[in-house]
Amino acid sequence: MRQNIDERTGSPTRQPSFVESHVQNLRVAAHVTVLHEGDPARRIMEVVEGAVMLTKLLPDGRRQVVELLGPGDVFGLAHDEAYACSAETLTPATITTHERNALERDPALAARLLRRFEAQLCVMHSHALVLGRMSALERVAFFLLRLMPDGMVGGTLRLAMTRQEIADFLGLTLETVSRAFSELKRRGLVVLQRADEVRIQDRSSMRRLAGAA
Amino acid sequence: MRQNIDERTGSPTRQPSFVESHVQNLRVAAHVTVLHEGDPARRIMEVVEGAVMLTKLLPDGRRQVVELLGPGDVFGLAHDEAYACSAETLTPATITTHERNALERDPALAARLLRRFEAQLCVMHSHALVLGRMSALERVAFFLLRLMPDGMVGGTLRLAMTRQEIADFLGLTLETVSRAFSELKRRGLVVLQRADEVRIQDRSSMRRLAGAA
DNA sequence: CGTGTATTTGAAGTATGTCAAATATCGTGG
DNA sequence: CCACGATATTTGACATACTTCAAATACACG
Repeated sequence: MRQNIDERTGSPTRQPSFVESHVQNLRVAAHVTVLHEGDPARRIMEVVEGAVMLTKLLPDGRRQVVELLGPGDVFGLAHDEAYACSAETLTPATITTHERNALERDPALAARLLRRFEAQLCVMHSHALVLGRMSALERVAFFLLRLMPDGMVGGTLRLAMTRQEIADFLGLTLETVSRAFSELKRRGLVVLQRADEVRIQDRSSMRRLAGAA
Repeated sequence: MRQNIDERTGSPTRQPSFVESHVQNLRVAAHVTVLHEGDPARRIMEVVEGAVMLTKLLPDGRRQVVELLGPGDVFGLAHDEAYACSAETLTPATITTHERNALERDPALAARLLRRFEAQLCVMHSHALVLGRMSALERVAFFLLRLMPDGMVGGTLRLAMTRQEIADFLGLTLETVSRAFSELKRRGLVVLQRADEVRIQDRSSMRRLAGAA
């Protein structure tokens, strides 16, 4: 069952030792909404471990997963004092949170966030290219390569996302994502042990499809 | 005619006084490519005046305009030591450039960039929602509202972009963009004196279309 | 082992893309 | 200042990739 989390207390997870500090660590289960688009932006957060997705909604309920985050990535960004996105864990996760004004007081934190923002901005630029100009098959190929760094060649990737979540990330429907997986299987580019266990079989063809990744 | 610019000398524009400094100001004409995706990322840049677009290309030539920049915005970001995007002026522009290592030496610069990166990251999140989940008509409405801040109500907006550039920004074709403009005219939401002069007639309907902007 | 959820697959509809032609606009030189 | 050629925009007709709706299968959990 999906659940929310109270930002101040961190319930229902175990609490770290120094509750009233401006640094706070959270241990969160999978499928927990850590913060909500539109809420007053009190804190800025870093993923220490696990995976988090940022989502935005349109008034009629259409959803976009705007960013996928892993260890080191930063979220809880504000536009007009309010969180610009909701954040939900995909896996159990450890998260560090800081008061927003800690940015002025802590130069090491500021420097780290600066580097990370640059990296995340570059990823968003790539994602704009994916969303604006790639076909469904290309998008799914790009998505799988992005989740499967060059290091883990031959390994099997465990997807922590449903077809619906992948679709919302890639700007498609869940049916189109499913068909794209089937097409990649048919062409021999990937093998699926189960719906959420992918192995990339032909990396160079995947690369070509994804237009360099 | 579109032209390139040599990053080091700033030709063919007038040169500022302190050429070998790590800060350098450039005056650039419209339609000049200030830097190229893939080139070694030596400098980081701020728009002082004018408008700049960042673009990415796929191997087969498909293009995405990933970001539109105005005064204060930062570009020249690096992924693996190389520029992640090309940057081209839309209007005559003034640009300040810094050596990349100035980030460590100049805390004021770092603090400014941090704030700006946060803002630009939020804009990219919105843009992902636009590209992933909005219809053509909604995208164009969103685009026009974004260019027409609430302040200048009733004013006429001079578009500095062709239909092709708008299409590449919104993930559409130029024909679809043109049809969307025509549809907005037909519905009485906008008035076009000329193809590149837009006045928003019915702001609330535009807002509704764009799903709050 | 059964029940509910996620995924796959099929058939049909639609928004947007593609190709093509007409019209409008801009810049240039006579 | 006007006329011309070049470029940008609009509009139309048709094609198609993706969506929508629906049903069958696979999978996970109690």
